[in-house]
Amino acid sequence: MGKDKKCSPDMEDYLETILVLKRKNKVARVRDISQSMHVKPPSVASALHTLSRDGFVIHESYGYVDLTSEGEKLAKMIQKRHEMLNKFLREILCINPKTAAEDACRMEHAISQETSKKLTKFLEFVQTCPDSDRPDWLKSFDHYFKTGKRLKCKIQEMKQKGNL
Amino acid sequence: MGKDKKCSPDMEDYLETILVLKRKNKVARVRDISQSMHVKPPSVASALHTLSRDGFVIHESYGYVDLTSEGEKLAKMIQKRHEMLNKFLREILCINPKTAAEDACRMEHAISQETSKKLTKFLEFVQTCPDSDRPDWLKSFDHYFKTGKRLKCKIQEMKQKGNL
DNA sequence: TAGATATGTTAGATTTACTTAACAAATAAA
DNA sequence: TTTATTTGTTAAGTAAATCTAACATATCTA
Repeated sequence: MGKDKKCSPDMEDYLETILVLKRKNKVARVRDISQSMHVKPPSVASALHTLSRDGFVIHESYGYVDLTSEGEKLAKMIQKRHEMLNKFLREILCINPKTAAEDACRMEHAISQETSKKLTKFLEFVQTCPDSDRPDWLKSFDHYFKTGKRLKCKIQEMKQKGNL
Repeated sequence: MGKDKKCSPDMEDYLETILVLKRKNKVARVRDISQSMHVKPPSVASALHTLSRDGFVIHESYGYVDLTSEGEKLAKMIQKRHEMLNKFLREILCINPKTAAEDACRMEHAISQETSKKLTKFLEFVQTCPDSDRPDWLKSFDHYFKTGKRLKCKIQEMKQKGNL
């Protein structure tokens, strides 16, 4: 029972950023964190103090920033949620990419594990749909959203005709 | 162009609570707000000061709390989102009610207007589904979530058999 | 109507996250 | 290898949102 440590949404954002920077640049530095998060370097310093105190990052003065295993675990979870929500918003709901990115960024701190898992599976369910890129029922929703009107689906038609 | 005023998530929660209390009790009082939000009365006083200053509530010392039209507009929007998200989580994703309520409470401050509208329509689309309480594709997802396996849907079967 | 109880307010402190300004260390360039 | 530039830190202050303690007002009840 690895009593998963927690931190504030703000600190979660720092962890996620550090993870992303490490992936992109091999290392994470204060200045890069500062720039990607649009905060000033002292804010980063302060956050790193907190995160270090709470066992999420390792940071020696003037050195690179690294994640502890706890920190990495949390960061990866947040990052996965971020990706998943982004996909859900763009690919299922067809939200415009900019808005989807912004929403995902906030939603990632708002949802429970249970909801996260369900949405992940839902996305997987849609994406592994065999009959086409976008399943018929989603196309049907697209039409409903645009026109407010329901298309009768094939099955219903056939039920009416007595073929099923 | 009524340049919709905004406020922080915390203040949004106060507005929503005031709206709900007014509906339930006809009036909203500091003590009731305090109790439903699980904060102490001085926190409410402080919040009311801010909300009053920013034109969202009207509050005379020792009197009832009321919403301005701006405040009511915002409160109603938040409340609708809350309800919608709650329904979405419970009825589409089958999240357990307690978790759904908690998630909705946080998500209502995280989503854009665009996402809110899309989700609302999506819910409406599912709920006005004519063929059953829960459309076939959602039942199919339920099965996928439980077993990890896809059921072939009727249409596919027929396509294979050459009936469509 | 006077005292007791419930409700509301103010003052002051704490926490979190941010800022600017001043300084320190590290790196790059002359 | 000195100087200049970039990067990082510390100090001090601001703004939300919360709390406790002390006080004020309102309402209920004897």
